[in-house]
Amino acid sequence: MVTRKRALKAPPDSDTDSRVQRSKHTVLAATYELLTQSGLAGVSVDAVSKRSGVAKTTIYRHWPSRSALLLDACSRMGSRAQTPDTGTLRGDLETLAFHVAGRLRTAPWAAVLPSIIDAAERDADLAGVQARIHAEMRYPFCAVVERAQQKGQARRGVNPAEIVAAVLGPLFYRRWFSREPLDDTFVKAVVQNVISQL
Amino acid sequence: MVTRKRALKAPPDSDTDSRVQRSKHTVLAATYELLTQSGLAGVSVDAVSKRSGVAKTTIYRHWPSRSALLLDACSRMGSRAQTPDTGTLRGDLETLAFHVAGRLRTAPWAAVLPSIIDAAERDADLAGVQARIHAEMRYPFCAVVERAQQKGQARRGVNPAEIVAAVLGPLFYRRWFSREPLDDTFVKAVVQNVISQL
Amino acid sequence: MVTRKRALKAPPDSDTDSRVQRSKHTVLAATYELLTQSGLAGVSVDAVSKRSGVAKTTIYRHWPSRSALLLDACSRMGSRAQTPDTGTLRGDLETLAFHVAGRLRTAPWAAVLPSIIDAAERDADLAGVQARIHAEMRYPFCAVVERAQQKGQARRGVNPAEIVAAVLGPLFYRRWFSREPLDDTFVKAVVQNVISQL
Amino acid sequence: MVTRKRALKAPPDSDTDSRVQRSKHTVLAATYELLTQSGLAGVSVDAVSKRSGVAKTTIYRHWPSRSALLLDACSRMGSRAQTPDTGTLRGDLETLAFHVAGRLRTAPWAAVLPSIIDAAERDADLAGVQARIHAEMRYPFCAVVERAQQKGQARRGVNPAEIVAAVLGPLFYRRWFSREPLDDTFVKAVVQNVISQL
DNA sequence: CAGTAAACGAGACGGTACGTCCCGTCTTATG
DNA sequence: CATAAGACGGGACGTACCGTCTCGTTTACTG
Repeated sequence: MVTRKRALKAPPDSDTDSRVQRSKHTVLAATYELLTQSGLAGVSVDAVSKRSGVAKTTIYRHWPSRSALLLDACSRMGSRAQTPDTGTLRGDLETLAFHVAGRLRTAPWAAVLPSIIDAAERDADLAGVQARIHAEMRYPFCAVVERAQQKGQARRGVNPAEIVAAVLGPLFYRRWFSREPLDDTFVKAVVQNVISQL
Repeated sequence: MVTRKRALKAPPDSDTDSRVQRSKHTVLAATYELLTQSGLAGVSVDAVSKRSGVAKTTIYRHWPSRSALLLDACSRMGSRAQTPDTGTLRGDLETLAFHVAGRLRTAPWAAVLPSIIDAAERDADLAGVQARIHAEMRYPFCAVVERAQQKGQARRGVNPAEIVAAVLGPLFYRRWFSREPLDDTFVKAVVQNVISQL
Repeated sequence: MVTRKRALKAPPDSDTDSRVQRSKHTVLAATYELLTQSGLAGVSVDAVSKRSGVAKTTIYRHWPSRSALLLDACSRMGSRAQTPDTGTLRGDLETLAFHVAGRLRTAPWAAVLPSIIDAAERDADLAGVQARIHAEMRYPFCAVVERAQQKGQARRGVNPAEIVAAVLGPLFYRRWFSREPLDDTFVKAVVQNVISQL
Repeated sequence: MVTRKRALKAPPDSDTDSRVQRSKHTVLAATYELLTQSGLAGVSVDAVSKRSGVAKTTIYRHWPSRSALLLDACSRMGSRAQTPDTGTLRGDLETLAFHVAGRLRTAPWAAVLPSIIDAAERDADLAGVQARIHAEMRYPFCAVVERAQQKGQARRGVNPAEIVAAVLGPLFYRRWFSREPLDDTFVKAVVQNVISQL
């Protein structure tokens, strides 16, 4: 009856334990796999356990809930593109746009982002994740635009955010809404269109 | 006693039966409600039954599975905007863009479409539904652009589909990706930008 | 909305209508069949309807509920044995006992009575039916015993009801509890045993 | 990670698991309760689950079907009376007969046995259960009769099974068929009658 | 280098939903 | 207006997962 509380004295989580590290890594890998194959909905602790071979108990020992695991795995989906410097704004934007288009054409990202966006409508935590992913993706675009503005290659009055919208918007639209192929011609046309306003 | 087989004028499946119509309508309404509140994942047959007051049996009498019900309910989410005629292409596009922005600002649509887009990545049927919704939404945009091209108010060489992408893309991006407010200023700027290329 | 109450003017039930008579008869026959094949539990209005070809609506028109139909059908299961007069009490009892044993060996009765007895434990109406069936069955036994007592062929002090118990009890026991064959030797032994006490 | 197959002392099927034992016991108790209150027909897995507080899933984990659960619960209804030894056959028989009469007067047994007997007419498994219950009940009767025969207190020629029929038959008849009270006088009279033939 | 604390695997449990079957009632339409 | 056809609400069935929790075993750090 005496429900002795875990007398875990000092180390809050023993990250040094090799077993722990192995478990965590295996689980996250399996989660990521599932995520890219079946979207958020396909990630259940059961499924992760089965695929990874790690017992459900162990998973719950390291993440307090399914959401937490999801969060952790999603965090590994950010963009982290380098800010390019080709000399011209058009060149920089095209480089970035091609990069994004490339990711949109391959599985993991394009299949999972809608899941996350959907969930973000109803779940605050995932909305946070989505915001982070979006911020990472947007950052280099803003950077090149602002640099161009400072160098006088673009008008000052334009809000960089709108530029980003004008580039990413049509790309996303093409991938997820109209579902037409995201070919290079289209990407170039989008960039060209944006440049023409600056 | 003699069980004569129906050889009557009335169709064998009784879509005319008022009870059937009532049931179907009630169920679809409840499904739609749930859909807009909790997304695709929140629609379970049990929940629909509870909310609508229609017995689960009856639901399965009219739809063979949860998916079928979902399909049917999603099908009722199309746009059906009228093609406007303000005299200028800018006026027409603004009218349409405001219309879309309006829907994006209110619950049902904006909350559910990501669900559908996500599912469409993995489910052929829902991909079809999504295609239909998209086509309905896109149609008036293409119509006004083509009319303007015929009247010489816009260059002929431009593919209307790209115009649509340039209008809808940023709107969607703003609503679902950057999650910034979709104010009128933004909408007007988007349209202005598009016009400037024609 | 105006739920006009049935304006059934005069004849409480139109037994003269040939359709009604035909329906009632067909339904009761089918009910009896089901009863003897599957016991009380096997008699559902659905099943009766299917087997008889008479629509459920019609059945409910003539019997207010499943129980009522059951009651009616069970009523047709009474014994109605004639009171024999062989000259000796032993002869009379043997005649009656053989008669009962005969019924116990054939399907309808033996298969259904346990159903009724079971239901009688929990349902007052069926308890009534069971009482009637039992009374009909017991009556000739009591009659021959009392006649013998009046003629001085049997002691006066014995309660006829106990005689009946001593005859019917072992027969029923044999059929339903020990499930050994109810052969003539056994029946005779039972009667012989009873006689020896008088 | 390495899923080494159990090669341990502990039995693979965990009947020793305290949770399993608890669940099984709770479920069987609830089943028994329902059985005695509403008969076989009143025992639904849903009802058992509700009353016991054990999840339906868990019930199906331990019994493959409703029937199996029923079987198991019925099996716990046997008699297991001790074989008495009062010195005289009459004393022994009276002891046993009073014991049976006592059970017949109280709820569980008397309410359920007809259910079982009825089902036994159509279901082989339940017929087996019924046979076992009957055998247990009959055994001590046969034992005392045979002992008396060996000690010369009763004629050798009589088949003990017929003695049992002559005792149990009237008792059962009285309880279930004539539904008259099973008072001590009646029980004594039945035994007296049987004794007089030996 | 042994002992102990923890990490772990296995799986029992409560729960929700699924899709099916059948029943008793009620509605509609046909003759 | 008796009837046939069948829609409807309801309840139970048996299954599939899921997230939580309780075991007993094994493994790695520490005294």
